[in-house]
Amino acid sequence: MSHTLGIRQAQKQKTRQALLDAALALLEEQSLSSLGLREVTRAVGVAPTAFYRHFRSTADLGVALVEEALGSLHPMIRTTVSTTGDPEERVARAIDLIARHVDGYPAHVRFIARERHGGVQPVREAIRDQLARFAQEVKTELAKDPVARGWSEDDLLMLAHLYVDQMLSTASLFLEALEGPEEERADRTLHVTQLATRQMRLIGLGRQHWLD
Amino acid sequence: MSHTLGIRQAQKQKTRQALLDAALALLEEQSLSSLGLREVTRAVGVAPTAFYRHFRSTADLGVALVEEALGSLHPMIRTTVSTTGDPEERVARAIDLIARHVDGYPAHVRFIARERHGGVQPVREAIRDQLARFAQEVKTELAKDPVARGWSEDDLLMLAHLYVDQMLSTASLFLEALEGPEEERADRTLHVTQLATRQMRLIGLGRQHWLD
DNA sequence: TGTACATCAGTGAACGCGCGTTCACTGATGTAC
DNA sequence: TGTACATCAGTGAACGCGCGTTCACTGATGTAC
Repeated sequence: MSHTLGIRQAQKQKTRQALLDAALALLEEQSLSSLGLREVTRAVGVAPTAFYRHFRSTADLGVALVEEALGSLHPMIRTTVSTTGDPEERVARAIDLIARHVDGYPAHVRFIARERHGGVQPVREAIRDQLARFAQEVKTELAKDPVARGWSEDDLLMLAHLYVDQMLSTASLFLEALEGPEEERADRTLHVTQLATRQMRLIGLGRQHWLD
Repeated sequence: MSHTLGIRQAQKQKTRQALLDAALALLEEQSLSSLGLREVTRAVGVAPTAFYRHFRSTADLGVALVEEALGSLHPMIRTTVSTTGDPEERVARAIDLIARHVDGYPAHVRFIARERHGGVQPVREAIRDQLARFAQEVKTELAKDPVARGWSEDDLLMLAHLYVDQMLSTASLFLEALEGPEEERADRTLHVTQLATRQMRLIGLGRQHWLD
């Protein structure tokens, strides 16, 4: 089924991935709008001109990073907002998933948080589109829950957006908790977990009483 | 009481303000981490070296912009989360205030949204500190409400942070609604108002049932 | 009020440097027969 | 399997340009007497 790529294609993919990886690493300490093409190629060890074989500009590379950071996350959404288990358990599961994801892909999370409102329009749009897809998927999951009986489509989407924003905000807090001295890292992470848990719980309460 | 500044001081202040204004305008289409000192001075019409008479770097200017954008907003907080009126009226008042603020100071709002997670550490910290102050002030207002009886300090602060994040998120949506073609601008603004109103209402419901 | 000196916001030349982009190229890989 | 030609990812030199920062300066404003 999966036919092997030619040597040439495989090597090209490898260089492309190296450029993406290097860019992501460089973006930990700056914004995309100040990322230089030569910085990236220097980090990879190729000539500046090689960049153009893969991307038209750093903005173009940014859009590819958005796909890399968020594209593979859609399947995870179902698990996060899944219907199984009691409410308290579901909140805990969602926040644990977020914490693990931030731990596993901190640079991707930082990139999304940073560029969501960043200075590069095509990248902002790509992120907005992906988040809108997430909201739609969350909405679909929410609609399955018995609690959603009697809810309008608009209200479901409204709540879905609230959840998506809350997840991103929580991810960003976990990221901050990872930075700084290692000693109190566990404390900071626990603190974020507790804060996020209670916020999710409160939103859940609002949800339960929406139609009162 | 307010003694008049000398001519020299007054002129210096004027140039400083011109630099801040020019920077803010330039930041509509890029991030602070890519803003050049020469860009700013060129826009103002002074020599590049004049910049150093006012700021040590563009990061330093960014911190000053945070103060300008958020420093004067603290008194407004009380009105936004004020206790007077029924819940529905309070939600409407808060959202109207946000909409008016975004309309009056779009560039400031964009700057804060963009640099909150941006690539310049001192600016991120300045914004984080200001938002933490907002949260404390909101908490103080929330504590005055009868609904807050029996709430722990932690829970009050948790809700305060949720409100602050929600306000910022709403401001950012209003900003997006202002961009693009004028024709459907009113539609987009109305849509944001409705979305934000229902999200605030849902959070308010969660708040009412927190101690159930 | 007038004078002599101090202060300091803004100037302008100069510097070395890294940037994005162009271009013709090379040589390994792919393809047709 | 071998040969002849096409493709194309990556090269390296070259370009003009704007950058941040330094320095000694100027001249209006401020101050002391």
